[in-house]
Amino acid sequence: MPRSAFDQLAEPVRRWIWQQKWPSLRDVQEKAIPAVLAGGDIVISARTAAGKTEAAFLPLLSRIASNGRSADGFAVLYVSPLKALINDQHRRLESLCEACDILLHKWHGDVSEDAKARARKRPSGLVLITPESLEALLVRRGREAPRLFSRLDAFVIDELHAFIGTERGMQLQSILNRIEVATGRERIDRIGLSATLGDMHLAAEALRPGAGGSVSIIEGVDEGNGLKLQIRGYAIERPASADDETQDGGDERRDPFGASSVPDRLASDLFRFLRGRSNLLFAGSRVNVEIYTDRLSEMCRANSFPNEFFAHHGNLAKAMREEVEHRLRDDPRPTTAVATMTLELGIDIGDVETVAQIGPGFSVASLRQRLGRSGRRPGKPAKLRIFVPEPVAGPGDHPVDRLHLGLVQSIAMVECLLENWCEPPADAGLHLSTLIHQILAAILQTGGLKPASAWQLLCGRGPFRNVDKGLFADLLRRMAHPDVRLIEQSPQGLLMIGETGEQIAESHELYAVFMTEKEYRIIHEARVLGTYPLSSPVAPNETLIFAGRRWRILDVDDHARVIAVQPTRAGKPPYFAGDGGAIHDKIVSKMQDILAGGNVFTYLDTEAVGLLNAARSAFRDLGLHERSVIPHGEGVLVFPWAGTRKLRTLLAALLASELKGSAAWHVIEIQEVDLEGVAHHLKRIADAPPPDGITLAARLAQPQLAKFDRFLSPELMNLVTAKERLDIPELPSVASATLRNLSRVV
DNA sequence: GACCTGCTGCGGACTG
Repeated sequence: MPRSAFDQLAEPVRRWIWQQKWPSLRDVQEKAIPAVLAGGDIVISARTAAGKTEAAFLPLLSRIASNGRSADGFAVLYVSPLKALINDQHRRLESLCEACDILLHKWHGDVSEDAKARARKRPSGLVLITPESLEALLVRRGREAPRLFSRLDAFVIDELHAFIGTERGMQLQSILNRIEVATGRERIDRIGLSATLGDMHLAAEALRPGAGGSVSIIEGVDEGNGLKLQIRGYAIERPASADDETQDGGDERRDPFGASSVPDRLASDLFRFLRGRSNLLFAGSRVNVEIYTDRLSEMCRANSFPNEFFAHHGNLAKAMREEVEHRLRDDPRPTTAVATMTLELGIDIGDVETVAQIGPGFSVASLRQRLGRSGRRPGKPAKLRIFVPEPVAGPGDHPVDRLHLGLVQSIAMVECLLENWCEPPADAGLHLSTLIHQILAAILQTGGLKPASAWQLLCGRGPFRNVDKGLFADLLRRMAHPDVRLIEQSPQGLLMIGETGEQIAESHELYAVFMTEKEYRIIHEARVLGTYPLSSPVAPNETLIFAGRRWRILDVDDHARVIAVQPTRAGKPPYFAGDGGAIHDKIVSKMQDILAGGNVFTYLDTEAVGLLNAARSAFRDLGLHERSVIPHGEGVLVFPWAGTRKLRTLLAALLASELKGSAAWHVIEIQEVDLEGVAHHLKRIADAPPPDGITLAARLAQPQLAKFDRFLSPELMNLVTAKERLDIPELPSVASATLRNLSRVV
C-alpha cells in the first residue's frame, strides 16, 4: 500500500485529525503535505474554504513537533492582511496547536501589550501577525530580531494574491528579506496561500522575488459544481432634465444611473431574484451600496416583510459589518449583503445562493473571487447574475452611449472568466514611496547603515529590483535635502534618522505604507455607525443615507470629528471620493471583437441581446468596423481599444502635440481638429521612437497617490508617473494600431 | 470610473 499523506504526519497531528472525524483529507491537503514536509518555498492555491490553512499547517506542525519544543525563538510566522482573518485562524488552529503542545500567539493592534510582551519574553511556537505589527516589532526591537527569529522554520503568507503588486506587498517582501538578513539565514522557507490566479508563476515570483522559478506550485482541484450564469440588460430611458427633483441638480444630469437612483425595473428584479434566500450583491461603490440597500429595504417594508438587505463596506463600523457576516454565516433567516469588495477576501461567511453584481466591475480577478462565494455545497452550482443598466440614447446624445460599453465590457469580462484568464498583477512599479519607508525602517531597525549596504539590503537582495544604485543615491539625496530632512549622514558615513524622520518614527504613521484619509465618526446615540470623509462637508439638519438607513444630522463636531445623527424618513446618498482604476488591455480589445463580431452569447437575457444588437449596429453606423478614429461635432473621437494606461499615455502624447481633448471611458475626444489633423499627429507618434517618459509625465497632474510621495522631488515624481501610470514603450504601436485604415479616409 | 487594509512603550501605583 502506498504511503499516504496522512501517514507522513506526526503522531499528535494524526490523532487530532482522527478526533475531527474528517471523512478524508481534501485534494489540496493530500498534495501539499508531502511538499511542505520536504521543505522549500511553496505556493498553495485553491478556492476559498478548500482547506488551504490546514494544508499548510498540518505538515508544518509535524515538522516543528519533531524538532521538539523550545523557547529560544518562534517556529512559524504567519502573516495575514486582515486582523479579522487572524482572529478566524486563531480559532481554527487553537485545538490543533494544543494537541501538538505548541504555543499559538495572536499578534495585532487589538491584542494586549501584555500578551505580546509575554510572547516576546519566551519566544516559541506559532505567531499570527499583520505586516504592520511585524514592522513595528522590527523597528522598535530590531536588536531582538536575531533572538526572536533565528530558529524560524517557515513564513506562511495568507491571501498572497492580495499582496501582489501593491505597496503593502512590497513592504511585506522587504520585511521577510530583512528578517532573513538580520538572522544571517540565506533563506527561510516561505509558504504562500493564494486564490487560484490565471498564471501562478506570478504568485511564485511574488513569494520569492527574483527566484520565482524555484518555488513549487500546488493547485487544488476545484471541487466546484459548475456555473449558472446570466447577464441581464436594462434599457433605461433618460429622465428629462425638467423632471429633475433635486435642488442642486447638476450631478444628476451628468450621471443619471450612478449616484442618484435605482431604476424601477432593475429594483423589482433584484427584489424578486434575491429576497427569501442568502446572497451577495456587489454594487460597485460605497454610494451604490447605500442606494441599493436603502431601496431594497424600503421594498421589504412596503411589502410588510422583515428586512433582509444589509449594507457592507469599508466605512461601516466593524461591529456593524460583523453583524452582517454573522447573520450570513450562522442565522437561518434569509440575508443579502449588499457589498463592495469587503466581502471578496477570505472572511468566513459560509455559502450563498447567488452572487449578483451591478455593472461590469473592474477586473476579472475580482469577478472570480466573488464567484467563489457561491456553489460550495455538494450538488449546488455557483450562480452569478450581472445586472447592467444602459441608458437608451436619443437623437443628439453622445455616440459613445449608443455602444452600450457597460454591457459589452460585462460580456468581455465573462468571456475572460470562462477562458480561465485573469489579470496578471502589475510589476513595473518603482514604489519609491514605500522605498522611502523601508529606508527609514531599516535605519531604525539597525541603528544606522551605510548607503551601499542599504541598497544591497533593499534593492540588490530585497524586492526593490527596479531601483538601481544611481536612482537610490538620488532618493537618498532627496531624503537628506534641507527641505525634507528625513535622514542625515553621520561623519562615518552612516545613514541616520533626520528631524522629519524622527517625527514620523514617533507617530503611528511609521507602520502602514498605504495612504488613508482623515474621517469623521458617525454616531447614533452611543453607537458608532461608521466613518465619513472629512473632505465631504455636511451640516446639521442635512439628511443622509448610511448603513442602508436614513438619518438626519443633529450636530457636527469638527474638533472631535464626530457627526451625531438620528433616524428620519428622508435621506440623500453619501459622498465618497474615489481614485479611478485601470482596466486591462485584453478586456478592452475583447470589447472591440465583441462589437465587430457576430457571436451569440447564450447567457444574455432578451433585453441584453437587444442592447448588444443595437450596439453592434451603432458600431457599423459610426464606421468603427473600418477605422478607430471618427468625426464627431467639431472634433474627432479616438478609440485605441486598449487598457487604461495606454489610453492615458496616448492622450498625453496627443495633448503634447498641442491638441485639445480629454479621455472618457475607453474613448479619447479631441476638439477642434479634423480626421486629417489627427492622422498626421498619430502618424508622427507611431513613426517616432518612444518619447522621453519624464517629459511627457511632467505635463500631467501629479497626484500624490502613495503615502510618502509628498517627500519626492518633482523630478522623482515624474519618474514614478512615467513608470507606474503611463505605458511609454508601447506608445508607438498603440498609435499605429489606432491609425490603421485611417489613411483610406483621409 | 473604485475598493481595501493597519498602528508604541513604560514603570510605578494600586488592589485583592
